[in-house]
Amino acid sequence: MRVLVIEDDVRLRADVSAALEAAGFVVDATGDGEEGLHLGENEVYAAAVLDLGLPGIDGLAILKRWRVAGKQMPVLVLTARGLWSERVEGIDAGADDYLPKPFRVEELVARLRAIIRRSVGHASSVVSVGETELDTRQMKVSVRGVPVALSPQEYRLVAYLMLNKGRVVPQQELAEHLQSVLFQRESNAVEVLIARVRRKLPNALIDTRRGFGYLVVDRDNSK
Amino acid sequence: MRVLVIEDDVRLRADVSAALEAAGFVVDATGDGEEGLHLGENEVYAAAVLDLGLPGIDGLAILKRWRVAGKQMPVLVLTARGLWSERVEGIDAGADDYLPKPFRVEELVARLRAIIRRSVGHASSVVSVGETELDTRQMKVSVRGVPVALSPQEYRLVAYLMLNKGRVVPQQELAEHLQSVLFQRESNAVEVLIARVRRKLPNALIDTRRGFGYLVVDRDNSK
DNA sequence: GCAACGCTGTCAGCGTTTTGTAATTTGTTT
DNA sequence: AAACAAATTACAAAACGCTGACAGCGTTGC
Repeated sequence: MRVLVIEDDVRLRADVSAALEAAGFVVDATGDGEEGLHLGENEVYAAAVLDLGLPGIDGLAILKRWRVAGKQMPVLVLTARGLWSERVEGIDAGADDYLPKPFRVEELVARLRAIIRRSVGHASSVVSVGETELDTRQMKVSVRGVPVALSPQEYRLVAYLMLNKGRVVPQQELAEHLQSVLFQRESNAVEVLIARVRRKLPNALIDTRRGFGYLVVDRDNSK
Repeated sequence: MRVLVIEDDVRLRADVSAALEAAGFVVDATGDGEEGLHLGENEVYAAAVLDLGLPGIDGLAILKRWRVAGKQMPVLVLTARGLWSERVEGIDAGADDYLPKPFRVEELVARLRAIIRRSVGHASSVVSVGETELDTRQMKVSVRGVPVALSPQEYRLVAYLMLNKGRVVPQQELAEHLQSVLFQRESNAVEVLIARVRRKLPNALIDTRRGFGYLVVDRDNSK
């Protein structure tokens, strides 16, 4: 996990870097605001520690420019004084947390961990098979980037199969997961559903294993 | 936006609740740790405010049990003055931020907003989707820079959806984050609200996922 | 105090979409 | 060829979401 530290005080920078490295982070540290700005814009970090009291350049300006540049990484801001207004300003500028000086490095580490933990967990939830893509967050299925309109049942079917790609799913199991009142009696509802889905999606997507169930082939190539 | 407040001091609890309600939140407040624990485990909140100095039960224990139960909502911990160790402990236990007493309620509100934003993946207080812009700090929604007059309920709806952009929000969840009375029974209040909002904002903003809920599409363009 | 107004939830009607069933066809296995 | 599984088609009932009208309620202004 790589983190960026921008802090002009040599001593403090060394302490912080040491603590972070001890905590298992890979640290890039600089005392120069310009350099820090540049690094944050062009490199990829899991998080950044930013001192507001930099000589020459305003720390908040750095933060804002990162955000404008589309950088999303969480930023922990270090404030010199306990100025309430400054803190709120920082948070509104896009800081994820701030820490008033003086502080204990253990606390900095704990806080940094906290904001990193927050920033992940928003991993994109997409599963793709061939040209078909499933986004569970948006509950959307698209082929070659073109969204496909699916009914609720159809979506559930596709989602379940794709999330279980590479495995043969028995009809019975499918029916059960479509949480309808249909899964008890003898019915061809699932078959009908499969047909409807195939009409809307690439036929090759869903494979029939006669006598066993259905299968979405997992020939996922990288990406 | 529904939040949970656990604080045994009656006066403080009242103040905090009032401030949060003034800020547009729907507040569940309790002074009883057990009840708070239970609420946090079983209800859905956008965030929680948790006092560590509770009589009877340890606040950190509550937090840990929430995390064990898989609850992800951001938690703002209130600590007695100057107990650093306590703070670090709290953060390691899964707190997202802490606020030392005494504090100004304005700061509590600002911090709570910050951790909520962070928890849904946005750093700044402004969220924009297409031509529509939401400023949670000013509680203002504007289209192409032109402010749109929304009723409180309408604002809450838009805010919640936009803060959760890119994710399908079930009607049920939506109702729970709006206001008390309506989320109990079978009602089409949410649908009515949606219609009213659509009349005031670009129709394309809110997408209906029939059978599942509503969605604000996250086709994030720069910014 | 009274009238006007805005907010919010309920309700009923409407049009559309969805969905299971049944009937029929296609395809595969033995 | 018979037997069976699966695919397809057509259909009608049910589910769902949208809308306009309306009533209760609290607030504001005169």
